[in-house]
Amino acid sequence: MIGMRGPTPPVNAHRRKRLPRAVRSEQLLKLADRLFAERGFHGASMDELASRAGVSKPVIYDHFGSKERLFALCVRRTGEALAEQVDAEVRKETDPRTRLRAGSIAYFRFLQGQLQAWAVLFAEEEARDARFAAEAARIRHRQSELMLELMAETTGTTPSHQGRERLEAMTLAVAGAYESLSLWWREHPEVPPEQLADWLLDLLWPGLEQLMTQLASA
Amino acid sequence: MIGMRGPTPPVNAHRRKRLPRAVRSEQLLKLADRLFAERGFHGASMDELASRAGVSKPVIYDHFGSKERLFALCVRRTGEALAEQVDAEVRKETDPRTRLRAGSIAYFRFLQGQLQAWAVLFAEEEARDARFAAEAARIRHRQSELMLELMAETTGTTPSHQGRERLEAMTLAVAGAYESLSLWWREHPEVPPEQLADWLLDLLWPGLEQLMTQLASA
Amino acid sequence: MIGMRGPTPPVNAHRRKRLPRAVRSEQLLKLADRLFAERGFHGASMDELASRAGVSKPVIYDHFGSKERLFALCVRRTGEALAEQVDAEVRKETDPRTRLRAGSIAYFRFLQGQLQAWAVLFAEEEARDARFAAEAARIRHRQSELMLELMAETTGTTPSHQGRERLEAMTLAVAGAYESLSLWWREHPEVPPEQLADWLLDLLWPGLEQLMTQLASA
Amino acid sequence: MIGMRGPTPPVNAHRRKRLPRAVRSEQLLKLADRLFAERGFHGASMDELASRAGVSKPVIYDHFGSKERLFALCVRRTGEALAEQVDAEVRKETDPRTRLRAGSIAYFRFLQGQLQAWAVLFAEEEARDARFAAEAARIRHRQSELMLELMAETTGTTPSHQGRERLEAMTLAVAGAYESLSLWWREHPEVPPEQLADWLLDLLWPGLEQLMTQLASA
DNA sequence: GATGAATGAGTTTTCATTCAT
DNA sequence: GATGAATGAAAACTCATTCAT
Repeated sequence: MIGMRGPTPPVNAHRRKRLPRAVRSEQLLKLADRLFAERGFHGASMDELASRAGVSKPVIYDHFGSKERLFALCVRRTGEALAEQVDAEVRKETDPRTRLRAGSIAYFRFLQGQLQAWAVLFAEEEARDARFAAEAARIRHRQSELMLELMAETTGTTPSHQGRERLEAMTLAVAGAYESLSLWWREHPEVPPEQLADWLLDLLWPGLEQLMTQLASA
Repeated sequence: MIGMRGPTPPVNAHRRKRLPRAVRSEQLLKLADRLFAERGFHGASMDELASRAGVSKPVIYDHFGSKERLFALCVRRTGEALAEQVDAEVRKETDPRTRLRAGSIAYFRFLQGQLQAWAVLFAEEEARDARFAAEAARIRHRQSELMLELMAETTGTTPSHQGRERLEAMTLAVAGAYESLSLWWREHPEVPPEQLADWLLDLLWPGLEQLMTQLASA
Repeated sequence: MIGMRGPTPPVNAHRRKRLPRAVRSEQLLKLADRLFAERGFHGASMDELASRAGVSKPVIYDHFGSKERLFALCVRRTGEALAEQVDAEVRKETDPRTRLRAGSIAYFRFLQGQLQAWAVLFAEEEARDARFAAEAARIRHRQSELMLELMAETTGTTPSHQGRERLEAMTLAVAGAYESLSLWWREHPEVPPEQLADWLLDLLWPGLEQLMTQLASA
Repeated sequence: MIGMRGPTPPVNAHRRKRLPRAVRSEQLLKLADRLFAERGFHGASMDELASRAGVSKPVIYDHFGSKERLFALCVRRTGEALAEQVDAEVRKETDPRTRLRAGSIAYFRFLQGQLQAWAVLFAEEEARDARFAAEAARIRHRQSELMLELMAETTGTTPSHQGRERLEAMTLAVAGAYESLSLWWREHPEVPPEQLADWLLDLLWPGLEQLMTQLASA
């Protein structure tokens, strides 16, 4: 008789809302996005998420299994949304420089619209936890690959093995420049996305163009 | 067999030296640097630091007051060492491009020599905790300022207010490119610092040079 | 990919049969037997049982009321099946020693055929939870009573009160020997039931026979 | 600043007792013995142990690492104490039957003196958790080995391989008889240890003696 | 000047059980 | 007659931090 966990009849039965699973999932993901953005992975607690969502913790665990998986999901979702948006805009153009510009604008517009998620991605929070590393790297690499692809399309060549290594390094460096500029942007929100894009293009395009030429002829 | 952390008979009890305060501080800071680098801020525990140092925790608290302050100290120290080294090398040159190259090489050499500390600075770990943000930003800004200074010296002009804003943004973007490339480097340690420096110069110099010209004439 | 227990579209939704209550009960009991045997009382979860049975948890609660009652039912059923089988074989014989031998063989054969249930009965798992004690004792006592009965039949006498106490203790001891040997058997499954029976008879019969004589004459 | 764990100055500073590590360990072990005996492994909570001991949980974790290890320690300690006591008494005698009797009495006396611990060993509680299996088996096997040893000494022979297998099985069966009788004893505490020992000897000795003869001559 | 012993407050996670549909 | 959604309670374990010696 000892140690039985008792029935514990629900107390606030009056305000319990029953949402369809998918809807609840979506709601939780959005709230989690925001919470992680605010507090970082370690600072965020499942308790707080539950209370913000107005549900009990088991609901969350039923949906996502663990804090870590929830976090990974948030990050991946955001990363993918970003990539899609950038990709879509890029595909609309043909001229290399114009494409990069379009992509850049899309990038900053996305951040603008998703302030919270943005933080999750690569803000100053502990977003770069070991567990997050994989996802963060995914995103950066995705951007990097997108650029590589564009370059290949543009130059119509595939770089040599050696050139490939350099190219990878450079595109990652470029991705880093974008991230870092994003952080600066947070404190200068009055600057429009187009401005940021143009600045970066002026900074990076000369070098990139030359790089493409070099590698194409190599 | 019974105790978890053992009856704690300090292993080197026989040779436990009563170190002068400054020496002990230095020893602790070095160990902390390493520990944070290995485990990240959250992963590192004061218990482990104490045991690695062979002292009891109160000693650490006596020296640094709190984990957070200890962490901040570590980060700041490393950042300053980096800046100093870069600065020193830069000052040896006069030609702008050569200066940037010298600074870049110094930067990567520093990282190479301080693998651990490097991680503390901006690696994939949770180094970017909210609490760390300030320090991380400090470092980036310091780099950025160094660049601004160089540019000013080089062009012999002070940019307009507007130009100043853009310049700041750009130098931060550049700093981001360096950081990001550093992460890539971790997986390609065979690439020599000079190579990295040259790659980055090829990528960034054209844009930077143009930028300087523009702003100088503005 | 999102949900932990999936959107729970019952896999065999197409063929979910509305089973008559008794059939469903039986099905659930069998699955529960197996589950408890595999995981022990604490390790088994109602969730898993429900999912193995392809029904929702309320169905189970409707049938059995609580985990505890379900467990008790499982144990009792197995215990009764065992007793019946042993009893049946014993009744086929007349000579005391032969009867014991027949019962013993039946006992081990039952275990052999019900590996899972056996574990539920008195294996090394947590089967002996406080809540289980009653049932476990029931089984042991049932065996013990069976033996007492046999002895009475055999000697044709009813022992004195004092003798009765001793007899009870002894038959329980014997039951313990059987259980313990069963555990050993798990690691030596190649030994046939008859062998086990003979070994035990050689060990116990001399003492038992003498005991019967003593008590009969007392 | 968010998420700091704050100092939390001790509240009941007035009644905090500081015990030397070894003393605290011993105290905790004793309380744990009792608690596990009362509630079983699953039923016992570290919280309750802590509150019974008048310390906070971290103290316990500092000493034993985990609930499981604490449990294992309790069980092993008790098992070893039992074995020692039995062994000591046995060694005082030379005649085989007398030795067994002496050991049996020691066995029941130990149980009598350690009611709590006894339950931990093999009572009806969930003592036979998978995690406990190893320890329980250890104890039973230790008893079994002790018997084997005695028999070898007595008969002056080493049984054949085949005989060895049978012997092992039989000694385990005997151990089971002891355990089971112990449980019965709980409800008949008025019966003296000597009585129990004599009953068991009458039951088992004839078979055991014969077994020894057989195996010795084999 | 340093230590061993201790603590309060949280954290993630799991489960039996039940309501609303 | 059955289900999906939800819950309250608690359990094990960790950590930065500090007092008493």
